[in-house]
Amino acid sequence: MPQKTNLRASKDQIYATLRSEIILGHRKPGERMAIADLKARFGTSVTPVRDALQMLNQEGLITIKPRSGYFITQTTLKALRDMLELREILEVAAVERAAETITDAQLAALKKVHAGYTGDDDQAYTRYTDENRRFHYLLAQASGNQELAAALRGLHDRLARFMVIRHAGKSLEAIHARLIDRLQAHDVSGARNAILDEVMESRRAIMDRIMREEAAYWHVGAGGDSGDQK
Amino acid sequence: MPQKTNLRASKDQIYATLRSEIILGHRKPGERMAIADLKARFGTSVTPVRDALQMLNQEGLITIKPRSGYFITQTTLKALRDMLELREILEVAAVERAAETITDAQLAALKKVHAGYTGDDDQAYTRYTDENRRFHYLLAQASGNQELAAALRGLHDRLARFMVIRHAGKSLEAIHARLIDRLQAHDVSGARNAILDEVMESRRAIMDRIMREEAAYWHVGAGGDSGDQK
DNA sequence: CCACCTTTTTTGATATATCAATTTTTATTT
DNA sequence: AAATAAAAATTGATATATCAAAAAAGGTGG
Repeated sequence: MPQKTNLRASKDQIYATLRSEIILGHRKPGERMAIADLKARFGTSVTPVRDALQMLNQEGLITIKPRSGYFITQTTLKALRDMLELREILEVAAVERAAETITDAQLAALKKVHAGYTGDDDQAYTRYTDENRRFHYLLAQASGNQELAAALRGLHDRLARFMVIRHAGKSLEAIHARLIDRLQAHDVSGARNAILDEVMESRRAIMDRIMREEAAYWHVGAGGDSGDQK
Repeated sequence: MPQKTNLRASKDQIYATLRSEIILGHRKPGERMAIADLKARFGTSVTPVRDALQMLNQEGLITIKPRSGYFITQTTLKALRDMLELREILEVAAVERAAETITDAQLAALKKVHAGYTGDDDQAYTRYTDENRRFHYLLAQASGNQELAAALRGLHDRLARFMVIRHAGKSLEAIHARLIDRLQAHDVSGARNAILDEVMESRRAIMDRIMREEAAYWHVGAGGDSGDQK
């Protein structure tokens, strides 16, 4: 993810730090992000902190209760379902396009990231999810559509918290290999099937985790359309 | 678009006002949005103004040159192409889902907006595009996927500037009628074809306008992937 | 006349101070 | 003891002041 090298500005630093903390799951949903704490921690004034929080809010990672506080967004099961469905739509569209137009250079980049994959060991887990994100980002880029790629990137950022593919490592690795193979052959429907398998697999992994590890956080009853969470 | 009734806060007012000005094309791409001017105009201090501009930036309507200025985003032809393609992807996905699950109440809402459509007269033009947006927003809602609806809404906001359907009014009206009919019949592929026709039609209208009226603004040469415009 | 450097001006970013809403606590009443 | 109302404390939103970068203007040497 090539940021524009503007990480000198304090608000960008705060933004990047908090974002990765949320994405990596170091903070629980619903947790308060107090301006006072953050400005002390980063040694700045309120302005850059508010700017950063506002950005995270637009990304859906933070929810603002006006004049009351900033909180890590609490995702509902319905929202998670919607995100996964949208992911499938976008990912399929991206791969279909990529299969037609992908260049050797783009393929090489994908292979390079894929080669970096390690096994199931617990330590490499963070790096693993990170490389998975990079893989999918390259894939989206290969679609040739920047808007599509940007939308997918945002979605992955919001899903990352739930993407615990610790135990799905091996099977994902195989699917990725197959996907690369089908892309190289410019086989649209083959590539489409591969990405569908991957999406299904990772959906299963996410649901698995939700159901066992964090059942307490999830509200199942009633809640259907409750409008925008903005 | 049901906002959460938080329009008491000044930053929300500024945001909403500027947003509609940009969307309705009252400001030219590349034009500067000076904080000093805006704070004078709205009678506030810099803070709410910066907040509003930051939001518009995240939506892609405004581009920030750090420590230099805020400007109305200058869209490239490539970006426009990408947005239109993404629109097709999302709109088709939304309609396919809506065709299966749409309720009588949702259909009634669509019909109501559709009935409000007037002819080609020049005055009703603003209201027309507005109702078109509302129509598509309801459609996206009917998909049952809030994430999908939100993504489509954002895309429409960025496309609205170019959606001059002044002369396409009649044909769009007919397509909308057909679409409603197919949705009511829960005919997925029929609804799909209808929305594809509409997307194609509006794409034609947009390109038409670009080519004749505003050719001067558009840079055609070279510019392919120039990375994120953030 | 043009290129390059210096100075001035403009403009956004950040820091600090004040204000207003919200939440929590505490006292009072039934 | 529970419910309610008033008071205090917490917290974000906004206003004002200061700082630093970037753009523009002006001057100097080629």
